[in-house]
Amino acid sequence: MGALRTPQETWVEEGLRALARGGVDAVRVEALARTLGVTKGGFYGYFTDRGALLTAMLDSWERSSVDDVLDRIERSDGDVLDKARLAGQLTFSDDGLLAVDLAVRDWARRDPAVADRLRSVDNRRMQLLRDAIGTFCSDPDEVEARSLLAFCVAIGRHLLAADHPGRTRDQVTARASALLLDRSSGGKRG
Amino acid sequence: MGALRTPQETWVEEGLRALARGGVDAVRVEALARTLGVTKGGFYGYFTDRGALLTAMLDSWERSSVDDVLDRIERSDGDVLDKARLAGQLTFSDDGLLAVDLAVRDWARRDPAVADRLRSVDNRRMQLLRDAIGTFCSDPDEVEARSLLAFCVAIGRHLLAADHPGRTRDQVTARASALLLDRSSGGKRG
DNA sequence: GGCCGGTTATACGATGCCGTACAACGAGTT
DNA sequence: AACTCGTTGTACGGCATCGTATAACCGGCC
Repeated sequence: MGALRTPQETWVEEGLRALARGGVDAVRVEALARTLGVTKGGFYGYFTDRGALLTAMLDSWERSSVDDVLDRIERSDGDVLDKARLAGQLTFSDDGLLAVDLAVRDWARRDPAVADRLRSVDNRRMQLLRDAIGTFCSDPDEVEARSLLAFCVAIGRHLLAADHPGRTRDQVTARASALLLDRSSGGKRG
Repeated sequence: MGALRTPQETWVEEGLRALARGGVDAVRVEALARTLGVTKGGFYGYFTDRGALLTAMLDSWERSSVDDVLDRIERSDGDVLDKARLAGQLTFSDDGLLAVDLAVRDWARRDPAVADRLRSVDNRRMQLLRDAIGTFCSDPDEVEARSLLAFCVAIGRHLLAADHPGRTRDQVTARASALLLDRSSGGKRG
């Protein structure tokens, strides 16, 4: 039998790159083929159509941005707070993962199926935050509010276009994280 | 002289609706014409090309989402904090404005020109928050951090897909706002 | 009524994309 | 060396869009 020259994963990876760069609408079969240096000839051997590629891309994204991260978290040592911080770093520091995440988030606003998948992903991430913040804050409503805030900065810091005169965005974010995640910064103790 | 049947603003408005619904890539001349019940015949009398429409849309957006809002703020009474809250409501409660805002934000990630315009808009909004938070918090770094957090929830609450068991997103957001904007919730007093 | 000028419809060529059909290829097998 | 069968290239028809050119239209004016 003939060799498998450009396997399914290659299409998925390139698809995710295109998604990150230009949103869902930039994921075009023929365009991907061009950047891969092939024609779309083989594509329809793996995928019934463009939609099938998009689903495969979501599968791959969910695996690498949640499952893989959770695995690494579990094998790390440190308290729950450290784990939450590590999770944030792992999923929102990698430029590739971050860009895909933002693109998926935008995509989800227009596609209910994508919204569902994102919801399950976000729920798992949110639980990490609740566990972490719950260690030093006993009011469940405040835990929820702080978790929401933490999640919103994690994403929002990359969407906000405002400047911080005399400071870097990272500095401001660090201070914001401290307000939310440090035992010393308020919140009823548990 | 002949009457002006579908004026420039009509194209811009419909363009913004398309932007809100499907992102920049959904703003197509012929598609807009169809939903307007005309052909693209007249379009190229007002705009040199699709790009010109996009710029006109940004102009209109900047006016209605910042200038108009700031005007209404100035004419309102209440302290600086009330004004900031009102600004948030005005720009992020209207479904139309909100959807356009999110779409522009995504668009800005790929188009430097759009990013520049968004930056000037976000800077003006951010200053409202600084002024408000500065009334009860004297540490400039913390003012900046809280302002960032407030801005991030304002946007992020519409991007997060997570659930809040036993609560609504609005309830959690309200609690989060209280954490950030109430004098009583920490922060060095000014 | 008939002209005028701006607005709009229609028609066009070009481009890019989708999904299909089929032929060419080539690695492994016999 | 010939065969096989999955992988790939090529070609096709269809569709949507862009921007242009040109003709039809129509309200206002003489």
